[in-house]
Amino acid sequence: MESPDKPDKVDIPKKAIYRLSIYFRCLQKLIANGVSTVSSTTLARAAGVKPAQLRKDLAYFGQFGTRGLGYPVDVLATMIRETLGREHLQPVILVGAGNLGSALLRYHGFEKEGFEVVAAFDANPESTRARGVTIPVYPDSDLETFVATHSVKLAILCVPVEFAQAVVNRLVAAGIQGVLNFSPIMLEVTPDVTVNNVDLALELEHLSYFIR
Amino acid sequence: MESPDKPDKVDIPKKAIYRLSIYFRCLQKLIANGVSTVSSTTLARAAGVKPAQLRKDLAYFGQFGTRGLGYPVDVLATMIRETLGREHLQPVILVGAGNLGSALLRYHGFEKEGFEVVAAFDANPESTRARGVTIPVYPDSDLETFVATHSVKLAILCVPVEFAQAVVNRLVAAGIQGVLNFSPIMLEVTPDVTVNNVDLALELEHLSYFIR
DNA sequence: AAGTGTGAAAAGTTTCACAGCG
DNA sequence: CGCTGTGAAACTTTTCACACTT
Repeated sequence: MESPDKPDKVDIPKKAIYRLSIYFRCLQKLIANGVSTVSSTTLARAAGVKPAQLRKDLAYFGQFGTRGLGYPVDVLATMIRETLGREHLQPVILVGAGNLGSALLRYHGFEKEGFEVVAAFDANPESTRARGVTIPVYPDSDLETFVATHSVKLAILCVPVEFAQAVVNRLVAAGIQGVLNFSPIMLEVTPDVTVNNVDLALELEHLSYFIR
Repeated sequence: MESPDKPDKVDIPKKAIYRLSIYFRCLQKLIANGVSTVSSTTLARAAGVKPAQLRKDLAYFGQFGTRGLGYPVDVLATMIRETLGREHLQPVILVGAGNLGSALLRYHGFEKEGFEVVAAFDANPESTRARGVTIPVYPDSDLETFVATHSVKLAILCVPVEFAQAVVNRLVAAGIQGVLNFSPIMLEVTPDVTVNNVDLALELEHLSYFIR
């Protein structure tokens, strides 16, 4: 179960990585407000976590704070940006421009956070062209060539569940390293590829348990 | 940190509840295929978990299996449906029909899984009416009355981040008990309300860390 | 023989509490 | 004195391994 090839950034809890993104957002807000120093207590409250957890999370990556004072906002923001690999604009492709896929294409929430959805692919590209989608939609046979020539590493997968595994296999073969999967299925990929599942119906169902 | 008012279904890991939904999907597929019995090994593989975990998860709710044989598919499906409170169609409202909100309204993925999006609310209902949305969109001032008269308990929240906390306060006051929140903010709610965050940009950012 | 149910061990994560620095 | 950095404790969740049932 080891990955001897990957010089693993080990020992860092996966959940801490998620929280890093949250901290980053809070820091951007602080920067916008001209705040230059922040204590773990303040930043933790903004992020919705406990101060000790914030300090521990940051400590995984080095020492950034000044005792008695707090953290310099800019240093922390830079550290997180570098850690998350967000120094440069990341190109992303979207595969499957059906209901949800084309919905996400019209929604430009990814762009706002520094990701560029550079192209979409669909078995039937014409069907979406009409409906107000401005990002180019190509036939899905062009996928491999595009990924290779544009060295895209991230893909958003919105194809119907029955095609999801087949499509992800093609994506992985083409060189995609991270997949944001909206299909309700556990995709099987090689260990060097990361899959993140977003299952909207499942989230609702989960809520359903907690209401009485 | 206790909630003495809530006769808590305690001791059951939250993550186990998520997995219950996954198991349920797999069971539905088995039912469709006419399979009547399934072993923990088989079902676990379909769900992408380890057999021992599946057995432990099911054991939180009772004993359903027959040793040497496996689990009866129908009994298990019924148990999960009841546990998740999915015996009846759940009405859901969507608040904030902007880019993402109207995208989700056109996407009918929730309906397929047994949730009915009965209405949407927006500060500017007309703007969405045009764009192929069939679910009725009302002015957001009608929210309280609608929730009360239709006894809706679940809401999907897609308003811009700066309004999210204010809107969720209104929702909670109106009687909403579960919120699927798409705004990148940690909402503060009373402990009897459950909030589930879906943060699409954060998921992409998280992937970004794992690609080299 | 096949496969569940489960206590106990292991692994992973969060919280505490306090020493130590500025 | 205030606030970070961190080892150790507490807690949660997963995995193991095997007794037990059909």
